[in-house]
Amino acid sequence: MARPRSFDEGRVLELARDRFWATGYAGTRMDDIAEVTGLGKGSLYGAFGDKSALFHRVFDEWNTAIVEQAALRLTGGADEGAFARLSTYVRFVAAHTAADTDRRGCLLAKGAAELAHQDPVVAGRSAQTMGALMALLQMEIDACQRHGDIDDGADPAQLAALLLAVLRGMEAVGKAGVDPQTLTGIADTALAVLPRPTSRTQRTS
Amino acid sequence: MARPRSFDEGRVLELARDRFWATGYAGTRMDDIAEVTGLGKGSLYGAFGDKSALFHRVFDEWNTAIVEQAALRLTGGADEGAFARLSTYVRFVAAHTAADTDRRGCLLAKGAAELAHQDPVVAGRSAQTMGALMALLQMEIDACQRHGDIDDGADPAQLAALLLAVLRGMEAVGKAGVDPQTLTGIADTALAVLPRPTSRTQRTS
DNA sequence: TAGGATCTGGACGATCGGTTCCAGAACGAG
DNA sequence: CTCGTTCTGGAACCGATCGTCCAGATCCTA
Repeated sequence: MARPRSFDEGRVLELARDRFWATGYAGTRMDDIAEVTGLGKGSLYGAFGDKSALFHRVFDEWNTAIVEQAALRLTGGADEGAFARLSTYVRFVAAHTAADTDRRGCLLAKGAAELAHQDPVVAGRSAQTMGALMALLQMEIDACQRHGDIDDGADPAQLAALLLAVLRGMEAVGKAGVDPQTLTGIADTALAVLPRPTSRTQRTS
Repeated sequence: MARPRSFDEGRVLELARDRFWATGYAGTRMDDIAEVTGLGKGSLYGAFGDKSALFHRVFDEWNTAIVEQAALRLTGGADEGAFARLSTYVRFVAAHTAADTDRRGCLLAKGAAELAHQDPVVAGRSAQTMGALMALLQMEIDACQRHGDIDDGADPAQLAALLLAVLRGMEAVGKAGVDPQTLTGIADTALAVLPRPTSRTQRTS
């Protein structure tokens, strides 16, 4: 029973995200966001609160999206497809990173790098995301082991942690200017060095 | 023939580095640096130029130190010790990252994350550092292969890129809040999955 | 259609932060 | 000792930036 919002909140968050993504938290002005979204400051502050709250909102959505993306690509299939799903996911992240030609990198890494030291909310959220990603990777590695695509003797948690480090590492070296070909090579090499079962212990499932 | 500097330039750079390291480029004020170093603004600007120049100087020294550190620990020994040197180095980086309890992370990653997208100097310098690190790792892997500690069939460049990604990835997940134990586990796992030569092809050197 | 409630957009105030500037201090050369 | 030069510390300048405020606009309800 009053005047309704004239803008789409989700769309505004996307535009704000792109801005934070490109220039970081401290490097982005609220005026920039107002300009980019076409909103006045009144609407902006009325809808989202201050700069910090807006960033937290954007950062939270980004984290959710990353985990959802991983969950969508990794879980829910039969054990037979586990290794293929894992490979596809790792290569997908590599390709995605390699395609980031202007080196904005990932807002998760960028936000954590800039703020984790000072902002407990950002620190906690990024830790939560890392945990979720590691759990997803571990589930998939478990499935690979059940199907005999990865050596039973290996610790799934350790391999998951290693893969997560590789994924985030590709992001880091990509931002630092390593060429795209090397990035996809890293993904392939990581998959290639995963311990395969020796033939005598391999399960036929 | 005039009044000499009353401060040690190297020491001032260290203090400035610590400040940039803790709060990033945009998040650090020149007033902070003046306070931390005890210098007046006049001395600061007179000696180092503006904020950007000061950061570039600090960033450059950091990059040099990282590569020197790696070179010191990796090169210059006999092939027999290559694998041990490599292991020690990887574990050293892990331990170093794990010990960073307040999650400042690495200034290389932090600077690149914040500025590589906008500052060509930072982008170029970090790319150069990545290249140098990769070359060092590759040399060491070559040595391992010559001595029969790593499978001849593997591409040294690919393995070096993978290891670099793991090293930088540990840095990233460490900053995001992964616990120290996991970090050292990642290092050990990475070393464990490196392809060892099969017994029939192993060289006795 | 009238009225109240919310939204809008931009002007405004207050503060912050990078840089300049300068008066005095400190020092080497002659 | 004197002079010229460079260094020092901090006051001051000025543009940038966060967040507020408000007059007018818009819409829902009755």
